[in-house]
Amino acid sequence: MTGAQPSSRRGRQAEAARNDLLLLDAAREVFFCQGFDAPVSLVAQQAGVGIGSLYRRYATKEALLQHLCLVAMQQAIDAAAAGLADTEPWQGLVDYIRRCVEFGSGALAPIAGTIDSTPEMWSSAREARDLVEQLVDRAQHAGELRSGVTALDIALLIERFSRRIGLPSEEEENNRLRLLAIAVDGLHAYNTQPLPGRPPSAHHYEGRWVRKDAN
Amino acid sequence: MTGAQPSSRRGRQAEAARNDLLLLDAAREVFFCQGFDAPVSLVAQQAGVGIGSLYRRYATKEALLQHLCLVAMQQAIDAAAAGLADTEPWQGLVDYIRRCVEFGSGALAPIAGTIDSTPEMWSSAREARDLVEQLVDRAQHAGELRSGVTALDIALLIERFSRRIGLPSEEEENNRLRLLAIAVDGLHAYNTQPLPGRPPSAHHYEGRWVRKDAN
DNA sequence: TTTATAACGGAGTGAAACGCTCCGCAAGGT
DNA sequence: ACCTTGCGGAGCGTTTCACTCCGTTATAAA
Repeated sequence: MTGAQPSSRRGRQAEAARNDLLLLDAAREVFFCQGFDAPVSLVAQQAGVGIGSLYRRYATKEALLQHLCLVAMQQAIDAAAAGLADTEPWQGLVDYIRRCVEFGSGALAPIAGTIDSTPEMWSSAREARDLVEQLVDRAQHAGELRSGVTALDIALLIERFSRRIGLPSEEEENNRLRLLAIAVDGLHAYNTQPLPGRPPSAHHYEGRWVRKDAN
Repeated sequence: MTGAQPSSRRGRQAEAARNDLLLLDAAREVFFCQGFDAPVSLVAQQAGVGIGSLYRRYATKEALLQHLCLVAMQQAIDAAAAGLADTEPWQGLVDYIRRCVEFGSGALAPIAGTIDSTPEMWSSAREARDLVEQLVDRAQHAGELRSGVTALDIALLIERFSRRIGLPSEEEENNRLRLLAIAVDGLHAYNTQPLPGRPPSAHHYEGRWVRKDAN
């Protein structure tokens, strides 16, 4: 082998690196739209890659899903950090929400309970949660976030709007963001009536991620 | 056979009638929570009924799903009629939305395209659409519904909030209705900023229901 | 040019899931 | 006692799917 060329490799190795990204994109699209029980072969097909190549990178379907979760959590962390970097508390929160919904960070909630959570997943989740709590507290103290809204409310909202309903299309995306805008307006502090029901329970929320095997 | 006893039959026939309801309830719960590709055997189990009995009533899984759609549409029609019966335009609309979300009338949107639509389904859909349009127009003219919101916006909102995310539980229901309340507040006319994007296209919305066979 | 290596694609395999049928049985009704 | 009717669920045939295995191909070293 020639000397290491860290970020731009050539030949077969370059193809491998490209395939890695193609695979991840394809997995996101397939699993987000079709549900986690879509066949692995569809992911390979969508990526324009043989199944063999997929399985060389991810030993099992579960490993692929775990990696997908991890990446989505990283994206959520980045979005939250970007939101905090904004000096406008409300704008920062709204941008965080919109970004998460756009790349579907909450779309893998239905996977919860069907795969093992790796330690990296738990620590990423904690990191994301802390950042979002800061985001929410800041908007709350600025008097711009409706009183009573918690970080978990935001998380659940993102989950609901991450769900793709049909095949991905420009129309579908338009409708999703339109409804999201409506819901976000309902989050602003100028809505003075108190929220109904109890705030979501953290215990219940996290509990979904412990594996439930059918047996 | 003895003389007809239309609504209260006895013996074996009574059991049959009871099973019919059990089956329908079970089908709703199973398919709404697990997706339409849940096994039929689960529905029978949930209903506490043998598979044989299920298949005596519904010749195929598709027939069961069609019937499920029809019943859900009827419920939506009833809810819309009830909303129109309310003399308060805004309250009537909100109650319609809440009722639909509560029984999950929009939860079978993902079935669209996987089963044939019967003529009864089309006519029920039209009837429901007309009623909802009245509901929306009335609230719009009363100056209580946010300007730009269409009947299709409402339909898509209901779809989004009909989706069950985990197993059905009191906590899950609490969270769903809490978020719905937020979104509904975003629909009120005191939100003066214009809605982003285009209004949803009726053509795209209905097009989802024509069968797409994979072959 | 030849040889070694590394990544490729996809046919094939074994197992499991699922839609649906069929039949033995029990509970009315007469 | 004797039909009739609806019941439950074991089992059948098919399909689907995760994963393996191997022949092929592109690159790098000799």
